[in-house]
Amino acid sequence: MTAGSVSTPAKGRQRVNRGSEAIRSRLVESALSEFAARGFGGASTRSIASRAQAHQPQINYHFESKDELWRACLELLLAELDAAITERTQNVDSDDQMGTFEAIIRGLVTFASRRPELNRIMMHEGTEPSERLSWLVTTHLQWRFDDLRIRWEELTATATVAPLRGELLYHVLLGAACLLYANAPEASLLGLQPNDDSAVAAHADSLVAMFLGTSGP
Amino acid sequence: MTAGSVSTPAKGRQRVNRGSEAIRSRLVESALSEFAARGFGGASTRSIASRAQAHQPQINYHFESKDELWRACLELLLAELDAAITERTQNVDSDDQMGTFEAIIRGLVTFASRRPELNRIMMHEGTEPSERLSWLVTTHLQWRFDDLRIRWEELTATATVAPLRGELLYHVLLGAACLLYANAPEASLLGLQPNDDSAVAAHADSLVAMFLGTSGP
DNA sequence: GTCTATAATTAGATAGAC
DNA sequence: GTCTATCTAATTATAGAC
Repeated sequence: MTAGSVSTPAKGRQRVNRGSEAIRSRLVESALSEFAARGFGGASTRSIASRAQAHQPQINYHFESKDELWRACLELLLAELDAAITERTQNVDSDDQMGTFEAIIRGLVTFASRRPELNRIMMHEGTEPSERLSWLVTTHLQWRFDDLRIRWEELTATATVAPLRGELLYHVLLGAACLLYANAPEASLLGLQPNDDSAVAAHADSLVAMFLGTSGP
Repeated sequence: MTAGSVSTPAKGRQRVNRGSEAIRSRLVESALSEFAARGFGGASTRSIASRAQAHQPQINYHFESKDELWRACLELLLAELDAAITERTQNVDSDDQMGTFEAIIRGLVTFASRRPELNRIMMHEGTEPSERLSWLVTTHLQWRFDDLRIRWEELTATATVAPLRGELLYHVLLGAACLLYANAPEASLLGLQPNDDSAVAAHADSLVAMFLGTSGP
């Protein structure tokens, strides 16, 4: 445990106290790892709590339910994804649509490699309708899908890129960029080292070439 | 245990009797659907049996365990995949490496679209090491991975195709070809109709163009 | 806020009548 | 082969002492 987290009561006015945030953060980090590995139904709150060095009822104290804990995981991961993308696009002239799209592709690959949990969870959840999936799509995914599609269609109209419909771009790109890392345990058994730095860079280069047609330098 | 081992002995010589095969087949079909939707840990044998109009203990009678039922599902699905690919490659001159690879891509997309369960199960299982995953990789996946990689590297040496390392081909192609269908429930919520015939054909055309560089006819 | 105990439900697997 | 009943273990959530 971190300093001062144990038994002092909350005295914050608008904020929960620091101890609360520390345990909440540990629980979220542990939970996203378990949800990513086993899916929502396969993950157990006991195992999540144990990995966070906490007791199982603390999950229901700090979060309303297993469902709410899952939502907290996704909001953290999506915020990290946005940060990773923005970090790359902000260095590109926003009028440069091609350069911006290239930055997005490179950001996606890099993020998928070092934080595979987001894509793992999305692949688990996408296989069956559920309240969780509806919440995820309407709250967080739909606008990202629309944004990427519009960027792609604008690019298609003004430059020579891969011949791919706007509706297909999202899943084709995400699948090509993320499956290797989402299924890294499988890739390892196949003899690969998917997170090797030079392999990640080569992967991103290939996708930039295949989607944006920049095969030569 | 194998067939006929439990109480009443099988009277078939080389084959189990017909009734057995009918219920086994219903259980496998039901199980692969549940494993695909919820993952191994999320699927329940009661629900699988109920969908097959059977009782839960019949799973342990006809299969050794939930694990063995899962293996039976994967052997069925992989046999169907092989049939779908062979159906397309057998009409191509086997010396035509480019044409053969194109047939493989089209076969993968078509199969992923009409039988998404195989890719769903593989995406679920690939996120965490397990005995199931090790069995799947060593028994069924490794040789497919090697075969595809060798075909790709031969193609790379003799023709102009996408600039993509052999180690990356498998996951990049499968991700680009299968994620849309594996995550069809998510795609539907995003407003897509991934299994629309013309969309599947356009998807396959795009992948052929992006990987094999056949953008013009 | 933490932690023990436990409630209420569900899991996979088995025993034994038929 | 089928089906009821049941065993053992694991699940999420809650109650209440501290």
